[in-house]
Amino acid sequence: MRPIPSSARSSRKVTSVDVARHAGVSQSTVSLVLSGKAPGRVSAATADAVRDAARELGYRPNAAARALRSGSAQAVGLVVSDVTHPFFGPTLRGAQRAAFDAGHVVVLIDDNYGAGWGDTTVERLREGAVDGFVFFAADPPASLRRPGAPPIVLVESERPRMPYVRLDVETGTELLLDHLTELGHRRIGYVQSAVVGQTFTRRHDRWAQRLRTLGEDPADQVVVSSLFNADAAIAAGDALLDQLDRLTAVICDDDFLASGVLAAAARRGIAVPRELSVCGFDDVAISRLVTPPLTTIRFDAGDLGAAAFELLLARLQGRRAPNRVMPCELRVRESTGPARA
Amino acid sequence: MRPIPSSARSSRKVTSVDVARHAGVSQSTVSLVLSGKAPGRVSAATADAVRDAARELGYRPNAAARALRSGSAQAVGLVVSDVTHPFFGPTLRGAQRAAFDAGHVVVLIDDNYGAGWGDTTVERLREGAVDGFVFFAADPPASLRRPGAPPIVLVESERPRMPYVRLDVETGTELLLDHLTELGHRRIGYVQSAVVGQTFTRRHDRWAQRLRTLGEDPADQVVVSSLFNADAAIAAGDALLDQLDRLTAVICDDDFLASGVLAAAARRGIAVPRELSVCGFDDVAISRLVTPPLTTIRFDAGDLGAAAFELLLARLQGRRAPNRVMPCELRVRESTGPARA
DNA sequence: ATGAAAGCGCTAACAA
DNA sequence: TTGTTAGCGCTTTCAT
Repeated sequence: MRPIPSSARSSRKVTSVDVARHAGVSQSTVSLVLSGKAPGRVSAATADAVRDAARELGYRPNAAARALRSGSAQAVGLVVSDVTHPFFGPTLRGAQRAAFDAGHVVVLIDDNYGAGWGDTTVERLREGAVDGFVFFAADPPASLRRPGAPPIVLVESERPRMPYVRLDVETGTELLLDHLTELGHRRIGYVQSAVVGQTFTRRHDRWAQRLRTLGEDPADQVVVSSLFNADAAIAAGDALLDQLDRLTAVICDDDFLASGVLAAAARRGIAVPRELSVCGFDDVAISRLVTPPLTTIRFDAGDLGAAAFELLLARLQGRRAPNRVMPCELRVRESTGPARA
Repeated sequence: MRPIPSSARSSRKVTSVDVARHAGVSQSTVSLVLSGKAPGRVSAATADAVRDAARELGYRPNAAARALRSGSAQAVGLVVSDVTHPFFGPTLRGAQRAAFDAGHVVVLIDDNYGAGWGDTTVERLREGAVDGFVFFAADPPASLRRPGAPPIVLVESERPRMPYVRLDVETGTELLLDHLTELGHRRIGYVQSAVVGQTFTRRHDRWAQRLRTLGEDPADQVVVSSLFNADAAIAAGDALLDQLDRLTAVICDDDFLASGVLAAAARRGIAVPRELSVCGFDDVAISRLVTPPLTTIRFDAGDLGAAAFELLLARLQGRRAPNRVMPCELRVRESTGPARA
């Protein structure tokens, strides 16, 4: 082990050439060792010497150079419409764990419901910085839907010929409806997401279909819609409660929206579930913090995120993997009860 | 305008060489034009020709090559301990807007309260993919605190010799305490964040100091702490309410924590604010969704995020810019009222 | 006003 | 098992 030249300790950038010189080997050997391709090609002793030299010099590979040369950044982008949507945290963590296991890093891009800088960021990242994208309840920009674009996978949305992972929201909706009808509800309102999305359409369709089998006309039910912010959610709740005589229960596209109904009901002194049963969807943290705690649909968000990454990884490797539909289950809490007479 | 060679329309990667050839100019001219350094150096006609060629061929610059050559990726990383913390959305948007105005993109890194893959991601991004970082209520890894590390700025935390942007939480805490004392409260409990952080310490110190001026011993007050998840927040609320006879009001490090107190109170049938006044902090969306809506402290999160980016940009440009302390204001809602007798 | 040429730091054929 | 060499696509002197 040679002494460390003082220059190496300075702030000058340490390159693989420096490591090679310090270890007394060639640059390609350094590359082989540090990118884990050494076994069977480089002797153990040499490999150790290289690693030691790298550590001593504080060498860190330059990601840009590596990406440029190898054509892969070992990084993926996760695009979401709103990072703060609570639905999203556990899912992200699942994707991160899976990515990490595969030696990739994941960066997040918030596109603010399509109103933000998501597209620009995606454009700038797609060449060089990131190998592929997963779009989480967000729409891929047109430029990524053309041939030659990097691989992408969709979560909770679908497009022809694009790989996706989604929740079995049809079953989720059925579960909620089973639960409500067992409690005697037949006139069931709906609080819809004003943000359009396949997942919401599926739920709504299933709700409509089910009401028909109950002999109710979906068109006669109270339906309101709301964006995902507190004011809108409460206003939607108010609009719904204005017609309380026309329903005994309501299902909502999301726990956040359901919380808006709860807030509006509390302000009017309407008792939940005695006068109205309220269902959410997603089982996010807030669903246990509101009063009463929400009956909702839960699923394994970590699995969802991991599955999305697996699918993307398959594409990156030129493999083909089947789309996934993840299961949901019912979580009964105190926001639902027998239909009022 | 020459016809587009069919090969250019194929999925083969289009490089600046292709653009140069197509426009009949040299590669350096293309570079000059497309990176906005043309004025005064390239004739307008040539510049237009280059831009046309680029558009026709669907050229997109390779970020890795650019970063490698120029040493700058025009990208910054925003590291947060929990992307889904609602506090965080508007702040991020502010940072994004400022970054975008300066021609930078921002990628998010979730480090899951230090338990995740944040450090690895930061390590991998720092060379090549990203020029600098802002750490949002997250601790920078040791490797970034050494000379030669990329510039970083801290939000809502501080370290010696590191630029920061923070909220004036001292004033925020005072405002809350003013409000409560005017309502006749003197025994004021505290729900602390179990996640340590300078910002929380400051608030707690101010609370303790203020109680002393009221002639109360802070050590005699009910203090509980909680992580930022629903179960913990409700459990903390329960622990607090077990000692309801020892307080008439409580201030919480965060709206989420305050919501936990509300949820616990609702389960026990304790009326807020009649039997207990509850204050939050941050004025996130949830504060209006819970019952009753929370009295809390609000601030301009967009400004906070923008200020953080500005500071980072200054560092990237070798400028020095002053740290910032952003103002807070009181938001009175229905969770606070006169102290019970 | 434009072009030629060098080279950022790395990986991967290909040689030895 | 290891070294030599040739670029990846771009920006940037330096000539012209």
